[in-house]
Amino acid sequence: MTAELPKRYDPAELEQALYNAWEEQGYFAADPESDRPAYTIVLPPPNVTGSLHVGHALTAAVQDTLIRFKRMTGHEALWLPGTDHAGIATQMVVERDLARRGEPGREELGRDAFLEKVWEWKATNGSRIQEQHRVLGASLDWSRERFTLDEGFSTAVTEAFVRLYEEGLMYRAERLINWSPGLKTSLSDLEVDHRDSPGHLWHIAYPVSGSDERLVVATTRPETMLGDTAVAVHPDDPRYAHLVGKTVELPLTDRQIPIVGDGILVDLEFGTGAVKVTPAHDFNDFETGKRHDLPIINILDEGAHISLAGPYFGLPVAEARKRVVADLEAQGLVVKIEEHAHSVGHCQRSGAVVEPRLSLQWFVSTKPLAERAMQATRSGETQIVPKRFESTWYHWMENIQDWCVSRQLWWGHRIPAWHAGGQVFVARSLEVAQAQAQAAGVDPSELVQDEDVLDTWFSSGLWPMGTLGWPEETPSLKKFYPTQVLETGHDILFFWVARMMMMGIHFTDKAPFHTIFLHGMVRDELGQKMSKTKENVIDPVDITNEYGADALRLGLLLMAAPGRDLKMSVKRIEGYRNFLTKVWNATRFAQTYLGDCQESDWDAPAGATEQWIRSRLADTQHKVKEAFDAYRLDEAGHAIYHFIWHELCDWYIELSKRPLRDGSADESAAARAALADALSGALRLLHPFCPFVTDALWPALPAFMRESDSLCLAQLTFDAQRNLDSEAQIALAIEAVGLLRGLRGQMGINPREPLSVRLQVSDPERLGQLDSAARLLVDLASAADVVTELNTAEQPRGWAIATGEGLTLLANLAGKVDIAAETDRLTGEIAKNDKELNKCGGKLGNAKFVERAPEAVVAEERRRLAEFERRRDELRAALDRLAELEL
RNA sequence: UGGCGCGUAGCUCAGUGGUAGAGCACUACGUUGACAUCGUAGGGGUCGGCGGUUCGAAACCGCCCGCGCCAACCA
Repeated sequence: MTAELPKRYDPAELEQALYNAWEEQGYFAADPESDRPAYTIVLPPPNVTGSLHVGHALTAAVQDTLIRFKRMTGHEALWLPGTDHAGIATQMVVERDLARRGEPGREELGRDAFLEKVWEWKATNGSRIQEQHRVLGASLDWSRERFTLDEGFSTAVTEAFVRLYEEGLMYRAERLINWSPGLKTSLSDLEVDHRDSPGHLWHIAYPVSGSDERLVVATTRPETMLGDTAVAVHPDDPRYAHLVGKTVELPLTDRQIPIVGDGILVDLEFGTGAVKVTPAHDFNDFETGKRHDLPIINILDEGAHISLAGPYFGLPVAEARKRVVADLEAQGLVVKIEEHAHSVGHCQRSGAVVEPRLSLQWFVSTKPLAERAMQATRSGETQIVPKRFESTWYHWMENIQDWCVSRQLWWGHRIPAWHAGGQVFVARSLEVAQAQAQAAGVDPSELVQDEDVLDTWFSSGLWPMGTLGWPEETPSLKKFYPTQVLETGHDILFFWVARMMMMGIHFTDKAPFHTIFLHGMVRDELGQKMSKTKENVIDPVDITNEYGADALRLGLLLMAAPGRDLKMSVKRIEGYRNFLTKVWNATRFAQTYLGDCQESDWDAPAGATEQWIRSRLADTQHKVKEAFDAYRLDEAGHAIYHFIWHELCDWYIELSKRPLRDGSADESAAARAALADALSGALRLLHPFCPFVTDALWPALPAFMRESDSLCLAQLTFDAQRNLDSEAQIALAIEAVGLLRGLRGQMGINPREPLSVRLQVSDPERLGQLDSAARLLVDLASAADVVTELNTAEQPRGWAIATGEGLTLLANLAGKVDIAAETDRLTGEIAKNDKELNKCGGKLGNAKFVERAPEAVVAEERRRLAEFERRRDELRAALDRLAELEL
């Protein structure tokens, strides 16, 4: 027993110190030599530039709760932390930082000096989010913390690249890719956000060569006409059949371009049925160009300015568009301008409009990888929770395109390819590349390493295996891979989860996790996405300062149904802080009695209430176990919340007060033992959700009940049995208390005023169960004396009546009854009862119901009917007596 | 355009075939023994609409309405 708890629950007071102690004691270090089954989760590595937002907080809360639960149930639990170098994001942050401080920019510094700046930036700013995870109580094994650019992990990245290359799954090709003119780098399809935006459909007349005819094309991007190399019409279109094979004069240029028939590109219904073809600046046109062997004319530079010599040279796209349209109008070639909403790709990071651009990039052949990822989910090697995400999973995997992995950035894993003499040498090191060059007859001294770096998601795709030691067959990799659960927001299912699945299976022949567990997006109180510009960002750090990390965790966990978005409610967090105050105070109450607690107390015979609270705990434990197995942490948390507040605090603690204070030696001993058991069970169950407050309260339990110094390492078990007899008995007692309290409330009788009570049941077998009820009525509802009897007894006059399930309660209100008010009350009760009775009678009056419904359902309905009839009769009789009283 | 999700008390949401629930908010009452960050009691719902399946539907099916998300190559 430690010192008395402070009167007030103050999370700030205890959280920081507890975390430091946990970390110092090494509670969270996972041992690869352990005999216990492994349970591994890798924390989705936050960006090194990141600071904790409420989405991270949810991620951390969910994963920590899973990990702590497993740690307490006999597993070697490993939760592995780390950070992601986040190529584009970090490079942007550092560039902005340099600009703000007036230092030389990236270009001026050059590659090596700039990278040095980034590393410096990381050294000073890169550990904030780790500290914030500590604040949340995350039981991460910090001794294993990794960074995607650290040496070991980089080895894994290189290894993966080289192997893919050797297997023919990594190749270099000139293709049309998504290009961010803002960042001047390629992007993967996923990094492009398509936004619907209002635009126009310009109808432009192209004069047919050697004729007066004009072919009108419709386009949303008139400026790209400068790069047109054909006009396509549908081969079956009678309007244009005679034109196929002819040419048009491309306005504003001196070029003539062919009219081709193309049934794939052209939709007869849309626009004019004639499409200008710009292979260099549109994915569909590019494919069309290949089909018809059209030249490709690139009209844009890497910053999306017109690169074509002539009057438009150097203009940004938007400006060029205006000028081109104006010039076409001047020539009378603009036939029509329609409003037209369409979807425009934007760079996820810079916001710039993405331009398709022809360039030489590295690609991963994803189809074979995706095939195996799908096999894993089909076979059940990996399950997706919630299941409904499977359909989007398969849809995406089935339609996957090759993945452009090279980026024209500096911060990242440089591509392990060296160029010389027009040849490429892909190798694990420069030395090996030199040897390859030598063998190929190329002078090794001329080798120049590829300038590009890899997509950040390429490296994070290796995260579970790479952090555990791959490609080395380390003890950790053997013990902790594959991992059990990959938990993250559903927004990065494809960015990250899909890539880990593809790479993990490809390189290890094992799916990297057994369960993909997806949570939703955290929104603001109005359900809007949080964003800095909207100024609706709720900072989890503010919330932990105000209410404590435990309340934040509990709130997030209970608000989050799997896969569903959740609205952040500070009000609810406050409610959970209040709950934790309740837990705190309940423990303070217990502490005053548990000081005298001894192991021999467990020898005292337990009464019905003691058996009841243990049974309710057992039931709660089973519910929690079941909910965890189904990844319903919200349900598990609600069950615990309900048990602690509405069973332990509302009832058992109230019930235990008399025996604890005034009971016989046996009674008080039994009450202490049950209180200790209930509290111990409650704290253990709650610990995965709220580790701080529970561990702070842990010492309030008798030392012999604590198998470890900290709850972090304590055991959670689920083998306790329920005791249904005691549950039935106490349920009856609770109902009786409710009836008496209800009577007092409805009749305006002071809760403390002693009343004589008669408690009646219709079933003789239940008469024996009324002892607890009698005691509870005295202890909790100020009954002066209680008579228990069968309700066949003559009913006294001047007593108020209340009916419950198989139960009738009479309270002596002689002289205190307002007859008119009581008449109203009884009439109301009768009406309410009649409503149910009629519903019930209606069902039983339906021959088909009696005939076809399961026997048990019919029997239950019959029992209810009898019960409602009994109540009706008793209430009516009471009303009659009242009328007599009035006379 | 397609796919998915949602629509249940004033608010936020649980509830997958058998008596409509929780938290918050609201109303009334209650502070000398764990707790006012509290307690006791209470009011409040044609479960979006229509149709179907069923003895029985908030739940299952179909259609419709409204909202949201994701994927999209109609220039």
